[in-house]
Amino acid sequence: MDEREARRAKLQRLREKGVDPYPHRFDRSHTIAEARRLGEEAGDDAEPARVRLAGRLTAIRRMGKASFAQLEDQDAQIQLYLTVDKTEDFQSFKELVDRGDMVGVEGTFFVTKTGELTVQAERFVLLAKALQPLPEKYHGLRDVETMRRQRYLHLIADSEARQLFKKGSRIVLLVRAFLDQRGFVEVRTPTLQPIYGGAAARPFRTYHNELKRDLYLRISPELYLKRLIVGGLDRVYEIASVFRNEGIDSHHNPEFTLLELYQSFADYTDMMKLTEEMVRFVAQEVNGSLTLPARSVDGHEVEIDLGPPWRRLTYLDAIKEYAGVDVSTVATRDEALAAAAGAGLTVTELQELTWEEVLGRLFDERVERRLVEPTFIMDYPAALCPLTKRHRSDPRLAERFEPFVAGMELGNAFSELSDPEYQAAQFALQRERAQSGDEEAHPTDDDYVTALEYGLPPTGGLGIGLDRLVMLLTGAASIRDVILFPLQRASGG
RNA sequence: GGGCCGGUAGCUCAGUGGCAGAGCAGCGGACUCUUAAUCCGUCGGUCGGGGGUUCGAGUCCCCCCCGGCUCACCA
Repeated sequence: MDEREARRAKLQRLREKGVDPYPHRFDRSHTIAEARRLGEEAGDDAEPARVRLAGRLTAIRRMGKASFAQLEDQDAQIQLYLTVDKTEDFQSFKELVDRGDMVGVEGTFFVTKTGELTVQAERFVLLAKALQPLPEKYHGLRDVETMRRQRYLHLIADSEARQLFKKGSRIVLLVRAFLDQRGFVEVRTPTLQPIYGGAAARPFRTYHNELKRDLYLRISPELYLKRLIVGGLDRVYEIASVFRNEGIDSHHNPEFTLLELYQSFADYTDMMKLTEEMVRFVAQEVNGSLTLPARSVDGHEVEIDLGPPWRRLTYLDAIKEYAGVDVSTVATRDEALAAAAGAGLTVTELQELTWEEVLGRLFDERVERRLVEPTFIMDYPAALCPLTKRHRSDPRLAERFEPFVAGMELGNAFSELSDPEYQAAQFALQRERAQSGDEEAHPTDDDYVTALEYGLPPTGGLGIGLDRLVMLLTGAASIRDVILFPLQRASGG
């Protein structure tokens, strides 16, 4: 008999007996973790404590007139003992309850002769009859595709997965606590935007029927948050779901969670300090440690120290150090191409790129993955940074930095461009790039320029990819391991 | 998009041209201290989909779908 049919038949028999297999509530007295503490403290001598527990049955070991079972809730599990002479309606348990069912039990503690804390169940109640069989009890669920498509099944079958996602939640909570301590105000800005902006990315497009207009899912909350700084909110942040219409790989999901914060009267050096301190605080609280195991580019196990200060390295010095190309002397596209060839890149593929793009390729190919120790790469070519102030001592550069840890880009920050006329000129340049086919050029936002005309104070801005921060602090190898429901293709077959 | 690897029972996996298998789960039976319970018996298949080669295809060939890794693209 097919297992699903067997479970449906049991469900039918339960209903015929007048049992509600999907009741409305259950009063539990303790979580299983609390109950374990209670039972362990009580010892043998005390009056046995009575508990009412609820969870899922993850294993049942049936004997003729007695059964052991494992009851598991979010954080812990405990053994149950049911017997024909002490458990009410033992026969129903024996015949109609399956592994995977949600149940509530009431009983008292005892310790088995092998020393395991166990609840002698006097009563049990079905809380939800499971009609689907569970993954194999010993090997669990191994199929990565099923884990992601049916995350509920992954969470049922793997308590470590539950703990990992709880840890991700706690990391976000700690980020909020850190920013709250420093006077940042959490705000919500539009997800549906008439003009998208704040990053170089292609958007998802949608349509509002009543307004008869196109809207975009945001690629960033940046321009709205800076409007709030103009409005006099000194320190604001948003933990935003953002959407970028681009490829999927181990570090990119089309929908991800971006922390953006803006601090009045600050610049990018303040943002570096804030980044260091925020990561230090969160790591210490969530891991109890500032060190992380990681793998260097040549495959060695290394230990990363997240403690401040992080290394500070300019973009050009990074290329000099890791790619062996002194680009401070490279002023033209041809010289950049020659430098790239010298570093071993294939020049034919680079023919159509600008010199900034050639540098970018050099950086991506030769530098990024080697940035294992926490490092701020700072002072990017100005042409890549249309929302950033020029560098105070070198107009070819912009005051922008990106933090890298374990070869992974964690975010993006800058001294925010506040000159409205210069910003308008930057938008004009972006329009030219869009007309020449750059699908990631920033669209012009005239109202944003108007906001700047009212006066944006000196402002430091920081964006942190929270999914990547969670990856870093949990050791996850793929962003799809820290996003509960990552985007998947329609299942084939 | 390219390369490599994978998709076989509910789950975990064997099966490299000749009868589609094992363990777990399920079902029936025995069993009141088990914990990957044990013992006896038993059911269970669109071998990812389609086409081809062959007397014969899970296995070989072609196309397609899904996933993983990787390279490219992309912040």
